[in-house]
Amino acid sequence: MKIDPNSPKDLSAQIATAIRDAIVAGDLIVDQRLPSEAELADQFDVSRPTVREALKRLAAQSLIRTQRGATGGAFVNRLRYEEAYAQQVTTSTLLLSMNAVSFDVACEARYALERACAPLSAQRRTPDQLATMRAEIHRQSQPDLSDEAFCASDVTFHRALVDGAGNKVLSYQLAGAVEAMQPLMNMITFTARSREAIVALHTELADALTARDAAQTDATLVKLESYTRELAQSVVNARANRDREKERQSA
Amino acid sequence: MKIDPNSPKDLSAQIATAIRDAIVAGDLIVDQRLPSEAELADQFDVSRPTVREALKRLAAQSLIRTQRGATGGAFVNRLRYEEAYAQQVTTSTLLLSMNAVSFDVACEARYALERACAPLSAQRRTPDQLATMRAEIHRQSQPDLSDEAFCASDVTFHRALVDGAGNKVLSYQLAGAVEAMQPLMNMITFTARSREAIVALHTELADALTARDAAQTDATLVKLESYTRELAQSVVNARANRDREKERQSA
DNA sequence: GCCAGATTAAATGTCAGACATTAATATGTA
DNA sequence: TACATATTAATGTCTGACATTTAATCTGGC
Repeated sequence: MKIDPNSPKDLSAQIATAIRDAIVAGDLIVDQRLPSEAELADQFDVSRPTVREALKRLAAQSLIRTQRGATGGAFVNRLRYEEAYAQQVTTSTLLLSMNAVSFDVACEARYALERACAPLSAQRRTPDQLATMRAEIHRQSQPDLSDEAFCASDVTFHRALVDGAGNKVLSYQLAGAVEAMQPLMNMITFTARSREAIVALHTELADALTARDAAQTDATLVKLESYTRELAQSVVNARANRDREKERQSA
Repeated sequence: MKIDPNSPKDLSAQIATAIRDAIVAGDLIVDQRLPSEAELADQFDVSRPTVREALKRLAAQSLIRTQRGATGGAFVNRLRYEEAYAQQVTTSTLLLSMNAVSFDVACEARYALERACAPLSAQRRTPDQLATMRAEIHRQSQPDLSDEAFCASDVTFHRALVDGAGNKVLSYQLAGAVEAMQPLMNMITFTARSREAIVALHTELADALTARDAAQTDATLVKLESYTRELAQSVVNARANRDREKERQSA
């Protein structure tokens, strides 16, 4: 592993890339200990702070973990689903919020993905997952539930649906997408009168999955998508009307 | 933004989290300049190297970018699709390679996702995207193509299919999943005799998309999935036979 | 007055060395 | 043997300095 001191890039970035490549290529395997910071500094011919900056970069991506003490050091980290999932949610959330992604585009993507695992869910959903869905539907029916709690419950419900496919890779990909959309969804589900309809559609989904009816599950997801988009549209319209009203008053 | 010096966590991790939260919450907006390292060190009551480690963590996630010189500093970065995509590929690739994900599970997830955008692709694919697919099919037919180049072409082909859906969010999610599977796919497509069948199925896909035939596109994807899984199975069997043979010889 | 070049200032990038803290291990004693 | 203590090797943190980059500013000549 070599770095170029004359490159325009930071030394710490180069070192981080070199180590990351070694991990991806399998030259460094899970739980293997990296050389100590002092040794790495020697090897790359840089100072210890520079090495540390590189290691922090890798730690930020959960590629390594560090341990203090006599037998401590930096170890190649086994990337777990939860860590990867948390990172994906952060990244996706920021991606959506920073790029003026329209609600329609995000919504379409979300339901396309969710429909992708509907057939598998209809086949494989466990009683546990059905119970989770029923419990969340019940919670969503409580009139005194706060908007935030309703949205969180919505995420849990759809997460159970996705997990029903019994495919961890699918769950990982989908859960990130669904959760990343929550901030956008919040803007529209914060209209209390829509809850009743959503609960009805969720019940329809749970029923379809209980009956292992893939076609019905898919059809209900389509209904849920179009209802969500209608709601969003009405929120946009209401906002536009309000703005027009204000303008008239100020004129 | 405050940090706790007595927390078991690193100071740099705490500072990174505090700043990340501020970005996610929208307290720091895109292109806004953060205080200089010296000022941050003062604010958080830590030394400059500690602040730098925190900033490197954020830089590793593309949340900030730094610029040297008089008007330089750390700026909140607009997360672009390419950056988010690159990170997702790295994360997903490592997740698959480090968690003993079976080929079947990964394959199922991949094709479930790809089928999710097939109907949209059939509707919206552009002539450009069709041309890309035809060009890749042509490349894949060249007998002297290296295995690596064939796999890369395969990724480009499926990427075009996914992009055909005309939904950037969907492309972002899917492209990561498809590319992350490449190392696993490589193991099986490195059997030259399978190329002909794959090219035929790719042609069928391109034809179906040209005809805007969603059902046919889906059906062909199903065929491609089962063919891929058959191939994988045969590779596994061949390997088992070879191992048995070796064992018999050594016994 | 205006432009080109030199100067300056402010920021990040890097280095060296020191001390603090942690945790496993070795050691010594009841 | 069991427990308390010392050792040690690693990361975590601090201080202070210098190098480098870049934009803004100043200066001199036309």
